[in-house]
Amino acid sequence: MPPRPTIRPTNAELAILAVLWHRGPSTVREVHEALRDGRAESVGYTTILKLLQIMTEKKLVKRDTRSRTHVYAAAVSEATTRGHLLSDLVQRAFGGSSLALVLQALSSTRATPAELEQIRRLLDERKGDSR
Amino acid sequence: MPPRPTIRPTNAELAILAVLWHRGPSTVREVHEALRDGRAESVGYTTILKLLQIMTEKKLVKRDTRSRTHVYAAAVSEATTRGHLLSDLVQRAFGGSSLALVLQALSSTRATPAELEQIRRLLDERKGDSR
DNA sequence: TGACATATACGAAACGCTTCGTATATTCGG
DNA sequence: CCGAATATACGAAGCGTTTCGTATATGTCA
Repeated sequence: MPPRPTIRPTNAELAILAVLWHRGPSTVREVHEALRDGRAESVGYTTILKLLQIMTEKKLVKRDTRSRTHVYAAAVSEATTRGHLLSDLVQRAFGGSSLALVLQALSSTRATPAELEQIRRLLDERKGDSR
Repeated sequence: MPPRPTIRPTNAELAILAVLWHRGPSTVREVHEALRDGRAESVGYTTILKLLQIMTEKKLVKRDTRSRTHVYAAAVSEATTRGHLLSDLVQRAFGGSSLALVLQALSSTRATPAELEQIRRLLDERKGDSR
């Protein structure tokens, strides 16, 4: 089967996916309330519903319709989604060079020593794999 | 003076900026031809013109109208633009954690040993700065 | 000079995203 | 059983992006 075209959720979709990743399968109401918490301005209930319906068509989420109140679950993982968004940005703005992106991210970020150490550890792991 | 709102060029705008960053100040025709090279499908001349006009309004480019044939130059640097796009993505998809982005980029990328070494060097430089 | 090439300006269509109002169906409390 | 509450479905407006057609001005050359 052909691999799915690049997963590139829009802004609103990402916000919803974040909720689903964090909470697990949720109803429209639950997503709506989760998004309302914190934000002063939030969108209407039917907006979330509509978005989830569209996301179902796009296969970004799966819908369980067994009960009247449908339950939605993320159909794409956080890691692969982040990977797709990242490689998309690499293509669009970094001339295809992931290295350039990493360097830019490192140089414009305020990382704590602990974080830098964590990166260093990852680097060590990858030291040997040529693949 | 208040800092400009986040610079977040669209796709087409980025392609044009890439040309201006690479070529330096250019006419519409030059940008158009630069974009045509390589790509099988390309857009019309007036499309580029229109985009450059819009980009002028947005202050993404500066326009020199002294001669009849206007000359456009990037008004935003490649580095700061990349920085803005990056921090935007960090906010939208990585919960605000640049570290998470870097880790993801490192783990899903095929970096050569030389590249890994380059990253390591940058890490060393940043080792000491508490700022 | 007159016709042609080349410039910019501008309006508007097409598309995707986001938002919401409204219609309709179902459940539940009394 | 009936009305209020709660669900989903759906159409459509508003906005930004991208695309182009067409109008108009200007320069060029035979």
